[in-house]
Amino acid sequence: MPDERRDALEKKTRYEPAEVEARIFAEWIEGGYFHPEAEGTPEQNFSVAIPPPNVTGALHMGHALNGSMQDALVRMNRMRGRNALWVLGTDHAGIATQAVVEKELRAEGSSRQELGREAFVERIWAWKEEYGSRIVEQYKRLGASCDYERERFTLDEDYVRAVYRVFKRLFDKGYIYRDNYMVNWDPGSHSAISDLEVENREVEDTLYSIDYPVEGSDRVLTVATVRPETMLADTAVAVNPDDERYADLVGTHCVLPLVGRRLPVIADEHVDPEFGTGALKITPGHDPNDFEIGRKHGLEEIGAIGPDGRMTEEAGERFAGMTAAEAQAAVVAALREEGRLRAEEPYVHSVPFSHRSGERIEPLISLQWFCRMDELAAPAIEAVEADRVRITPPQWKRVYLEWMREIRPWCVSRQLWWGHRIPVWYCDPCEETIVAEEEPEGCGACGGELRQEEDVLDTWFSSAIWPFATLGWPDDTPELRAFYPTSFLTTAREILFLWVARMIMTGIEFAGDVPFRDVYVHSVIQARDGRRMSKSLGTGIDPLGEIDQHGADALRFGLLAMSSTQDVRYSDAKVQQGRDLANKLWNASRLVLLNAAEVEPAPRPLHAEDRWILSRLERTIASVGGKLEEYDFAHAAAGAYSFFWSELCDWYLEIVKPRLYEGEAEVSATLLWALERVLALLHPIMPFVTEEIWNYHPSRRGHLAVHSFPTADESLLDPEAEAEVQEGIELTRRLRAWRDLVEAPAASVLPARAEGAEPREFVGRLSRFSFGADGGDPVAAVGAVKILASGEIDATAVAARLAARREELRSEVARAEGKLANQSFVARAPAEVVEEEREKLARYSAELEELSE
RNA sequence: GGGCGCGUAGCUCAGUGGGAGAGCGCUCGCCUCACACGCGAGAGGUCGUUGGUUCGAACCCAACCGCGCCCACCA
Repeated sequence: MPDERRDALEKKTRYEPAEVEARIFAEWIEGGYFHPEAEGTPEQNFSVAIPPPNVTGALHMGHALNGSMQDALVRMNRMRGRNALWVLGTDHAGIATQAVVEKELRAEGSSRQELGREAFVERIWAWKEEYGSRIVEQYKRLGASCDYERERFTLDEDYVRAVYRVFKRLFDKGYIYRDNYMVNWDPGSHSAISDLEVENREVEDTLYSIDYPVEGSDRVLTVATVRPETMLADTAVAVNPDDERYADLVGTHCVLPLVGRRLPVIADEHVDPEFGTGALKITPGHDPNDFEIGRKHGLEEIGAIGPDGRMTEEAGERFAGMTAAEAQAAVVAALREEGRLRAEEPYVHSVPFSHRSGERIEPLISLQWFCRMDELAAPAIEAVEADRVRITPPQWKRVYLEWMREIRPWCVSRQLWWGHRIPVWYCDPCEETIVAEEEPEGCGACGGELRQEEDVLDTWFSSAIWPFATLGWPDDTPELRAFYPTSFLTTAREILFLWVARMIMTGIEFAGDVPFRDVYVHSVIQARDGRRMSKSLGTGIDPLGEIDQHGADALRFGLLAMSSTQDVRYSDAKVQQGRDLANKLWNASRLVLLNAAEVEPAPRPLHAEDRWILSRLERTIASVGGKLEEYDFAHAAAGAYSFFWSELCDWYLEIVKPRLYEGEAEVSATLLWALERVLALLHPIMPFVTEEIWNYHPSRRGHLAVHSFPTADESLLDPEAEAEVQEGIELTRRLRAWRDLVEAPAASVLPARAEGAEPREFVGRLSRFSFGADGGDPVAAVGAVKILASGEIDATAVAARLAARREELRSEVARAEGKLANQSFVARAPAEVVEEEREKLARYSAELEELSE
């Protein structure tokens, strides 16, 4: 090592991530390691399509966790010599992005309406050019080894072509159709949204009971509703067909209060006779249930509430123009005045809200584009049933299958301007509808001028084709041939249906195969107090802040270590553990690199402890690699940590220090070799610090990012050495505990004598006992070691210590005796378990006897 | 209303049939020539409750009590 580098290494006693991360990342990019050639087959290669973050997004903890997992696997596979591609890109995120730019416009006193569609869309593009790469830069901070040269965007020209191809094909197959149907209207985004974008929340409303007089009778039907304003659109009253109370009324009519409309009384099973009075007002225009009933019975559909959330002309002159809330108050007041209001009571129920805008959903009927899903779902169900797509953890397989089997048509049109404008053209004169991948010249039927559909597609329509559209589909590209199907996908469970299921469906339908072999549904990292991490709650923790403070490696390690199959609270302690580990790696490496002789790194064991550490290392390599392969990141991280810290640093380095300082060739070679393997093993989890240390390693020929990932060498496993050294470690521990308990001065070396075989050399050194002492009276025994009297130790403390140990032993002996006295245990437990118990009893009894002298 | 999951040391979490673990925090002792983001030694737990199965249960079964999530058109 050149002197100036040696000096730098010597001086730097603390690893400073901020000083190295940007430089290392630039080197990786410079090396082109993240940009594989499109060669080989998907089976030979390893590829991942990143869940595309919103262009408006900033890296949050979910991205950081997801990214850490993907990067760990991508890096491991790259190091294994596979062509590893991690496709990166962003999603145009229709509603979210449009909302951001509309907000800007509002601040300027303008609006998208004022700008007009074309200028507005241009404005969003300008916004995207300026801010859209933010999150990509943030992924770099994390160390994500994505292919930044193949970055994609869901509104790229080629991507749009893929989306249009898919739409056209689905239309030609008859899956896509246009219909007047009940949709979830989001007054916030002024658009329909799909069922999956609706979240139900418990809300306390008032349940109003209203009397509807029966025509030509003095009877009334009392109906209950939380939304009295919708009565203005009532077109029937329904009762259960088996409800004897009302059997005679079925077929007659009620008169709708305030409006005067005649409402037929109909019978339908959907009505629960137990609820309220058993009579249900039917509003096909504003309630999904009533809509179904209405279609079944051929009822009139009245729209009393418009898309703007205000009452329409249909609501009657008295209420038209009011907001729904105003209308509710007015209707209640009018009913009260007319004496129709029977009761008002508080009522808690679940109410749909828009996941996007947070506003209460207004169910209403409108003309939308839908996609029928059952035909697409069938092979996607089969693929998961047959494990051609494996879902981990396995309980999510069932959740997926159950949802898929109940799948309903998907409302794919959105009343937005930002997105894929639906590739449908209308000819007004001849009422022709043309679906095409490219804008037609004119109407084929009459030659008239065409008008393109105003609506855009649901953002998820384009994300559904992400894994193959990013690789160049519909063209037959080298990327598609080399990397599709992708290897795996990590995802949050909340988008299992919204996204994952749809990718499987479109992948099979259009790309001819499932989009990925494995889906790993990761846990959710909650805020420190157990609430959801959310921007609106202010509970989010910024991963970039954590990186600034502790380094990317620390955050990555921490996130992987805290992840598990169940949801967990964010743990600062785990991130600090990662930071401490990075620092420990740095310092242990300094010890080895600065003191090792100039030798070729290789396993060159001379003693049992060398064979011990080599064996432990190989076991760790096998276990950590295996855990990563099965997506058990938490145990991979913990396993690597404990091997490195406890076994390698706390024991082996301490044991071999004298040999290392002497410049012994064998231990130098062994240490350098072990260090190389440890660095490579940890690189997928902590890429920066390991790469930085690698700069100083004599084996270095290129970057660690493309160094080979270690494979366990079974010839180095040595159970005997493991057992022997383990025994020495135990003895050292007991001796240290003994001296602590008798409060022997820390620096003192105490005299002792070993009975029988001399303990391994390190035992005395690390516990500060000298076994060479002759003469002197034994004052205590620790295993086969007799501790001799000396001025350093206090006799009463020794006596107390002995008494305490005897107490421990008595309880152990009693436990073992009790167990062995149990006839059933001896008779029915497996022989080796019983034998083990006998051995323990013998061991403890012997020690107790020794101490009782 | 259905489904899934969780209740283990002060905190955050591992452990899923044979003597309770980790990290952090806490106590005591150490600036020991890699690291005080460190080293050594400790204290701390009737494994939510109650029954059951078993020679043996934190672990399997049942019920109950708490908590969380997903799905669902009872007004």
